[in-house]
Amino acid sequence: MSPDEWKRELEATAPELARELKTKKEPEKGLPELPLDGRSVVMRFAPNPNGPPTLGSARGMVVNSEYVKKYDGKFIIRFDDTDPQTKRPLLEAYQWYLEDCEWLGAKPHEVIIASDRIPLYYEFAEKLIQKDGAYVCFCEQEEFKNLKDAKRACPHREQGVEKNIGYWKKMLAGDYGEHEAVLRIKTDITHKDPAIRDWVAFRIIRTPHPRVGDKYVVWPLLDFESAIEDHLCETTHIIRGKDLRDSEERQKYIYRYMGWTYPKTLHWGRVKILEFGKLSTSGLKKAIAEGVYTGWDDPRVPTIRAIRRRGIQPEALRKYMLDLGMGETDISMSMDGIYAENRKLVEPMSNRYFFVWDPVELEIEHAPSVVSKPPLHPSDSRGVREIQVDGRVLVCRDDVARLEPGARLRLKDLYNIEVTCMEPLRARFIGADIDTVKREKLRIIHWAPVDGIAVRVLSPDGEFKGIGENGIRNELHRIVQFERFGFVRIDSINREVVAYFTHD
RNA sequence: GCUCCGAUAGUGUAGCACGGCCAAUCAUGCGAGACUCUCACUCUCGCGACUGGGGUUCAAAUCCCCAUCGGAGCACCA
Repeated sequence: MSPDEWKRELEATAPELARELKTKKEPEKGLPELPLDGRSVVMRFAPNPNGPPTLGSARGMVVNSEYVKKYDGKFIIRFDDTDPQTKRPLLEAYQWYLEDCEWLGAKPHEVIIASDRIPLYYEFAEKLIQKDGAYVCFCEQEEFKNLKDAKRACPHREQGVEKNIGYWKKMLAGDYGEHEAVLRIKTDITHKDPAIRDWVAFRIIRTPHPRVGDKYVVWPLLDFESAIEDHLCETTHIIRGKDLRDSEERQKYIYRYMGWTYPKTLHWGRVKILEFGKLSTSGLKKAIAEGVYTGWDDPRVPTIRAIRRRGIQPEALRKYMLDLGMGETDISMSMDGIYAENRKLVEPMSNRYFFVWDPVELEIEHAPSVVSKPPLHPSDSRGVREIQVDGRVLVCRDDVARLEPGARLRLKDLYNIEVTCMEPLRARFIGADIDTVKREKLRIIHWAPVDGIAVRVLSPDGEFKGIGENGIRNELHRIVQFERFGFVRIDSINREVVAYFTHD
């Protein structure tokens, strides 16, 4: 039977089903629904504050907080700062995370700092030992790995609850050095996935913690701390990178010992940003220390602080992050998408100005003394700029390169000229009417007054130096468009204007 | 080596749980044009994808198997 015949057959026997065939399934908008179990939604974003939030962090902030908004739940930011050594927290970063969250419209309802709650973790560790769900292990790393790979238990695994309690107390008392003892969670030493077998919950670190100093020498690892916190906070849904997929399986052993219910989990893939390549937090830290970048908000760096300084609007970033969805595939995203969103937001609000980079002076013979009055915005009538011109202006070297003697062109919003000499650059005035421009299809270039203000634009691709019109002085901290150049955010105005490039 | 996962246009995404509405959605990108005293914005038109091979079925992007490619974990990092 052909599909057509099949349809006719269905039409005859069950017309209501045939109708259903014709109605289009409407596509779901926005984030996919979360599986709910009647409890009110609690989600958390759990960064390690060992550097400022990056574009990658933005995804965690936006998506978690968006879900919480959607279900009217609770959003927690939790600082997983339990490693004073390898991933040492940066004291300022705690505040940076909070600032960037707020800026992104992802203000948390609660802030939890793991390093404040170490004694709490100790309590649960002891409970687990009592339940024979954890043991103190004295094996060397190599030694344990070999046993684990062979699915064999180490000698400490069955030493008994009493001994474990004793050893644990000694650990806490500081009786052991680093690497001498760890607390392991008893899972299944023959588990088919080697990543699950008797993992470490606590280790000894003598390096002082930036926040709490040398108060503790026994520090939990992520899986332990996270497992306990997610239960205490009544987290209902966890979104984590797929690199942490095994965490769920590991942590579930604790949940089983304690009789708790594990939150629902979702995973997403890695995000690579084309324009920034592979810049790790530690790599950036090093480059900044070496002076390659000026700081964590250098326009060449993929931190939220940096793109914020460049004038990216939080709504643009939010929308883009939401559009990325919840896929488990690795993503290589391009800043183009963010720029496109941003351009729509910024275009209507940005005043226009002339900025001439790499300027060349142009003298115009027989030019009248005039005041040019270009509009502040091309379509939205909000007034004009006023620029006095007396026969001399600055133009871009790029534009000059395309000229030759005899070339006729329009100086935008000023008048028409004909080039008479290239070096030095001279032209003669040939009128001011715009009709000539349209009729002859003259090239239109922008210009700047010779007494304009010095402008330096910092962009991901380097620096542009030139002269801009003086009206730019009124735009501190605002986003403007430099015509035929792009959008910039005016960062500071002193002897010169410093602008951060947003996008073109 | 052992364990997982994923694959739709250049990029991102919808569709896949329940096979026909899909010669496959939307956005961005790219190309052509209109508008414009900016290379911005807006508008019109166009380009461009179901990784491959088998199987099940009247019917497969959707279900099954194999292959390929990509990613992750097996840390006293997060």
